[in-house]
Amino acid sequence: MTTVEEPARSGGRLRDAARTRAEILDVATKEFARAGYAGARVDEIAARTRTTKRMIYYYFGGKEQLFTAVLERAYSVIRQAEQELDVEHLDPVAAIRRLAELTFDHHEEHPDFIRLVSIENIHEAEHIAASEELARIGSPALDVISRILESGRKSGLFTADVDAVDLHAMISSFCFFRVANRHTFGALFGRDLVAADQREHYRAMLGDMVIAYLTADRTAD
Amino acid sequence: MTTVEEPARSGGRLRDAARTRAEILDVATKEFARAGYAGARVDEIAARTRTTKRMIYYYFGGKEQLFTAVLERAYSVIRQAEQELDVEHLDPVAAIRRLAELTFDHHEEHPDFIRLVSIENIHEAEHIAASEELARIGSPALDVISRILESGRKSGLFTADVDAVDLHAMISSFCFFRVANRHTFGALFGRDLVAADQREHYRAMLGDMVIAYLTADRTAD
DNA sequence: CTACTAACTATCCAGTGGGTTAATTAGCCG
DNA sequence: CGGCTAATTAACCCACTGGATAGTTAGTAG
Repeated sequence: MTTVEEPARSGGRLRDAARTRAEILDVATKEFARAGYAGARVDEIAARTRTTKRMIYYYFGGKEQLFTAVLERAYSVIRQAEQELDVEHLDPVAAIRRLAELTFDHHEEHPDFIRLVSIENIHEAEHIAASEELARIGSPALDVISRILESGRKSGLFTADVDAVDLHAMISSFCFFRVANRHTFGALFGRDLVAADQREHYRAMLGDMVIAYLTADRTAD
Repeated sequence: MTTVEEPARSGGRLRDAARTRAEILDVATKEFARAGYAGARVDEIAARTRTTKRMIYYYFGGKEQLFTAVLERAYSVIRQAEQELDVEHLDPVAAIRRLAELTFDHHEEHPDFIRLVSIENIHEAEHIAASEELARIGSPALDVISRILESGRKSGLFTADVDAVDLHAMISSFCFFRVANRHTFGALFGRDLVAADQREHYRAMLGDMVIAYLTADRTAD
């Protein structure tokens, strides 16, 4: 996320389209994540920017397209992180655990992204569907998972019959729920799923779960 | 106005406070689940009801309290379902699998409830926190899980060191994600997590995952 | 039957919110 | 330096929205 925090136009040009655009996106990301799509206010986004509301319409066209642009940028960040995955030099068990941990870390570090995804699901992914950019790209992580799974299955370590997409769903669900539902879960069960001192506990739990699933002894069935 | 416009208020009296209240809650549940808290319109809720907008303020006080009432009723439904859990006559492994499957089924059958929970998390569970009713009650399922875990650990079948709350989180995360994130997941990865012909696949996957985690051979660590 | 109250209807209102019109200026190119 | 355009600003618009006011009627207790 290319955060713009220039101290009030000092140094740079007064009129910088790229900077203005980026600043609007930064503020809009926070505002949409905070209040939801309908709850976010274009006026409020403009007010927190060094520009005016008219600029939002000038650059993005409207609230809907602004939200789509926010989503596109948010997804591009995780796509990029996934492209830097480097776990294939490890043995399959260690590689999967490492991958799960990286997913875990990424979710923890980007709560705004998780909120945006929740919001987009409330709207039935209509903005993703309308975005060529988002509809096109898949997930680099899937290729990595595929290769690890294949190698693990070949060596006889992995017994589970899953494909990369399903395993990705399994890993994501745990990471996503922990961050996305921490408020209702905390309020109802009195346990903070993202408490700092429980971080390692849940990180290990995720890895244990995925490895146990993949390597379970299925001859006993 | 003698011309009858309505099918004359099914059955009962014309003025029925309980029926009117319930009808408002029904419609409000759908509307909030559909559009989010800020996106839902009090006018729209009223219009879909046989009563008027004024009645919403008469019975609930305002939009915020209406949403809280919607949440309270939604949670009371799952609380009730959990109270009917009857799995403790099974052996621990079968009991946990059955419990996971019931959770799986409940999530699938109540997509509106899942949406409301997502929405409430966007608002950081402020309505739950403000509701005595919701803050008070826990989850009957937790007691059931506790007892199964204890019996499974005593008999040496379960090796994992988890408590009921964490196991509940693990099971819920899979079930919740599958329903809540089906739109973005489907749009990005081209896989419908709630496709009817994949239902048994994911149901089994959940059970396998939880059992594998609980019974994994931990001597090899 | 009467009177009283809970249940209900009709209508209005002030603030808000997404979007727009039109005028202004910085920066660059020749 | 003059002129052109992208970037920017200020002010306005009006449909909508949560909420409020005030008046009306069904049901019932006595």
